[in-house]
Amino acid sequence: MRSAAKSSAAKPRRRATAPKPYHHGDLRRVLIDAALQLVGEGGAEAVSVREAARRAGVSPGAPFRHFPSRDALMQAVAEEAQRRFRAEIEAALAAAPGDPLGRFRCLGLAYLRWAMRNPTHFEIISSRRFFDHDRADAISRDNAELIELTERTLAEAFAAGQLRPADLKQVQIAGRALVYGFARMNIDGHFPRWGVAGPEAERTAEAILDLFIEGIASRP
Amino acid sequence: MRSAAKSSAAKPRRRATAPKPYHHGDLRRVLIDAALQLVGEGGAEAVSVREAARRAGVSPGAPFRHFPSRDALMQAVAEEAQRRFRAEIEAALAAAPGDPLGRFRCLGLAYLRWAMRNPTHFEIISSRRFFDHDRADAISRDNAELIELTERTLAEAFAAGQLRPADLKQVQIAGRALVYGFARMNIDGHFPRWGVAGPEAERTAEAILDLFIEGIASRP
DNA sequence: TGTGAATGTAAGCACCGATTACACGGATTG
DNA sequence: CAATCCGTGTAATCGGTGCTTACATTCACA
Repeated sequence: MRSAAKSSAAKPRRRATAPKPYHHGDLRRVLIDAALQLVGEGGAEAVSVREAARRAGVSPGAPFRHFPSRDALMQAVAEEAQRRFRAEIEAALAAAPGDPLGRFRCLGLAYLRWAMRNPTHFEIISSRRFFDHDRADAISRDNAELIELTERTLAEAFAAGQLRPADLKQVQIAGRALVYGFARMNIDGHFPRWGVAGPEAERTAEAILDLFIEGIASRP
Repeated sequence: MRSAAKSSAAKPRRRATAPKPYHHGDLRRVLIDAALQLVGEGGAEAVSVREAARRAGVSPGAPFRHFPSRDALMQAVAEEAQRRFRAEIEAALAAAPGDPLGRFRCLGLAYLRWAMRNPTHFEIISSRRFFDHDRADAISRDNAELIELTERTLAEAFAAGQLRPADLKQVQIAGRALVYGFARMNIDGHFPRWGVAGPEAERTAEAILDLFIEGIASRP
């Protein structure tokens, strides 16, 4: 089951002379990457500290020098995923100027697309189940900035007369629930007809986003 | 191959006393209830076969006479939860006649309320992660009937001229995504201001549902 | 250059899911 | 009534997991 593939030999190494440096170059980074890969392969449940250590070519106890617990590792993984998520959305939004409502649409589309193309990564940044509830952390911070971005865009759209009168806070929550729900349903297997990703899924995602936008837009 | 019945039997243990019945009355039922309780206490991850057996007052191996694996137990638990979910929604809908769009609103409200008041139960019926993907099972069947109910109600509303022209299939998916997303965000801790349940949460749920309905309703 | 701190190793604990061999006892049947 | 069979529970055990502790090695800085 476990294909050892003993001759990995592809490990990034700084030191050419030493065949096997006792100290790993950047074990923390490598562990996060291995865990990210595990998440991508089998979901969050598939991540085990031992397996991450195995892939990093290191003993089972080594990761605990960098992460006090499995949850801490998962949290670091989620922070990395959230960072990528936010970066991609902001990039999409920056590359798509235009009227505020159109920008809102781009925002939603980028959200949906990333979630559908990175389902397991979306899953771990979605659920707070994996983390200590005490720490709001970088995840909530990143998330808060995304929410703020959404609210700003909506406010601009309203100021431009593109929205019908409504409580913008509620519009923001409803929009968030819509895209979150669609992404999550997709991941959770509620649309058996298509896979988690694929043209039909993305077309439907676009359609329901447009339906929502038509619902909140001011009409002639 | 079965039973050598080798020696002269000679029962190693006499039946000195029978303080409690060897055979549990209905272990399967009791195990499902114990697991449901565990889900209610600490989420789906908190369910272990051993703990369920412990609470049923039975040895760690006993549950495997009724469920071939932990997943099978979880599936039975999810089926029970889904049964209750569907029953409550249908009851709420039956008790609330009126115009089709109003019935649609009742449907959504019952969905949201149940999800917010039984968050961990909603969680296990939401994610297909716990089950064999092969089996569509009673869960999908119940879910399909709920979807059908939604579609029927929407079609009635459209026939009554209460909806603006739109693809009803997309409206149904969007509506489902909205309530699913709100319920899931609530459970997943995206609304730190209020708890998973509570008056403010239910008020907000009602508000975004109304926002959505206004968006799809025909306007004068 | 020597030394302490950082980092990885090895061994082991408790818990878990799952399997297997066996013990019990109620229901069936002659 | 009595023998038996099989559904059901027990006990022991296996491999895997998170996590801790004691120890070994190497790096970085005085």
